[in-house]
Amino acid sequence: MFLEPKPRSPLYSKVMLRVRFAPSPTGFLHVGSARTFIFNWLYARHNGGTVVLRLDDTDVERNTDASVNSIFDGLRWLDLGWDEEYKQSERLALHRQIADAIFQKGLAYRDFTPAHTGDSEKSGANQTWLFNPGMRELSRAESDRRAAAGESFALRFRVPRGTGEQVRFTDAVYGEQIKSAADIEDFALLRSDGMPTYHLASCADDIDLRISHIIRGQDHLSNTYKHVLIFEGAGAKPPQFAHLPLLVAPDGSKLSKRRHGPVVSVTTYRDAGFLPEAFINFLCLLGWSPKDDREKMTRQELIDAFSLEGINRANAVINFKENLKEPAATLPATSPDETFDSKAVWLNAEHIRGLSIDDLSVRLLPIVHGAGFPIAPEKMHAITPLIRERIKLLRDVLTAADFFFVDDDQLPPYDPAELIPQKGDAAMALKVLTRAREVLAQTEFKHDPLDQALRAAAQAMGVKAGQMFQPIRVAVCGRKNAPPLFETLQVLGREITLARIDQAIEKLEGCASASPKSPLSS
RNA sequence: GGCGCUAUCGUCUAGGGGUUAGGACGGAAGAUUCUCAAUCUUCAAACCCGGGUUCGAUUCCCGGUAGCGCUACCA
Repeated sequence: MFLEPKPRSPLYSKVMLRVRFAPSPTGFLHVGSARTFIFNWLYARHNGGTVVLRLDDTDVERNTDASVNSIFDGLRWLDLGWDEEYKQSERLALHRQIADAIFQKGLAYRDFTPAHTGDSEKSGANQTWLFNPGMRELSRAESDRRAAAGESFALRFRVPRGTGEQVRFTDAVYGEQIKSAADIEDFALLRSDGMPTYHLASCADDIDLRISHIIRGQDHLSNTYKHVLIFEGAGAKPPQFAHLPLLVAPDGSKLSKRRHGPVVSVTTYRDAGFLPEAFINFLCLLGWSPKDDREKMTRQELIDAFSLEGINRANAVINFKENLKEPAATLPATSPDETFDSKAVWLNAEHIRGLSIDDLSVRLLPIVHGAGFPIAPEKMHAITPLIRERIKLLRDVLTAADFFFVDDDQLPPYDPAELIPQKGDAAMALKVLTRAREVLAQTEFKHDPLDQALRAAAQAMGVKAGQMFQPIRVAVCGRKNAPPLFETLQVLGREITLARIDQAIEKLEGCASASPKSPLSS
């Protein structure tokens, strides 16, 4: 409809398109990683490919189970699924095998220089570092002798040093990329404890898993030259690369749990009441565009529209407010809409409005139950249409429909002055409520009869309809801003309505005796 | 420091040698309504700077600036 269907040649379907999402379990699943996963997933689904999930857990020092759980929690919530799953730590033999193959070809060498502590970035990073002196030139015999003697070493890639030597690849997003080999250092393949580095493990697995397209964050763009070297060194054809612009904080800095707090964690969005489809929709619009003016898109529309050509090259700001830094645990309690990017919230509201009553009420129920209100599904179903256009996040149900959940006498306290209608006074409020009580005692609790009876009563008393409705609204809802009155009364039922009007009348009488002056008595 | 990537309203973006530079969120004002919300209308708001190419650059090229990334036996 919006885009021409993608032509599929018979040949095309034979191409094994395989993408991978390879998070390292060293922190929580953050929004940037989620977006990378989503883009990979969309690309695969658009083209009929396979999605591989691979835990890049070679950094034993920093891996945590909590992180693994966070990643799976977040991915499961997204509800997109994946086709194959691997753990990098279980594939060490493969990594070493490929490292050895590269070494045997003479494309890597042992570096016996003791590991230097990475902390001293000052001294080292200011100079152009290419390789540790002496190690590159070590003869194979000498190298073997020292290794056999038990000397520990790192294995380094022997980056070509011929003049004019270049490494190149074509990025699907950033285009032709060329770098002089003279600017690439002899990076490590194996650490001195024999463990593979990220570069080696990642490429070895990509080769073995036959990954055809690597779609990942732009922070890897410069690393890609090394990866091309590894692929070629291992005798494999490098896959197609596509680097994604980074998601950054409002101040332009990279997203960090420490600096920006829970707003960067995917589960925060889940807990705040985002719909996964809305969250996905939002993330897709950061750094990618369907090139038409669509904003709200369903999962299927995203699949149909997605292409690497639509990806932007500049970093995208995720415009959250940096107001909630410390307490991750208390966030849902405070959870102001204003914490999140306004477009994310708006999109969520759009998606909520697009849900059927059945669907929305089923999603709302656990939240209401979780807050300690044992509401029956049928009742939730009746309440849902009254709040569907009034909530932006699912959790808003707790504030938007609170008066439906509590018992008749458990309404949160409100100021009796709220009961006084526009251009009226306490006496009018009292009069109106008293009359309303009589009318409501004998009117059928359905929208139309309630509407007619209350309007008629207002007219008979010579007050405006609004002056009659407002006191009733405050009496039953406990506040001025609430869903439409008649629908609300219908769901609440006669018993609770009358009880709450009685309570309101009591409040008013209490006030009247306290302040005897009532200027308007008519 | 070295190498690289990027630059359109506050934010996400469309566009592209000649346009009133389009849309969306957010903001402001108004309409509607029993309040709120939703909806509708209107308004404010942008091509980083300097050169060049050109009849004409926001668009192409170069430089500057700024931001970001990489520069680890982290990923």
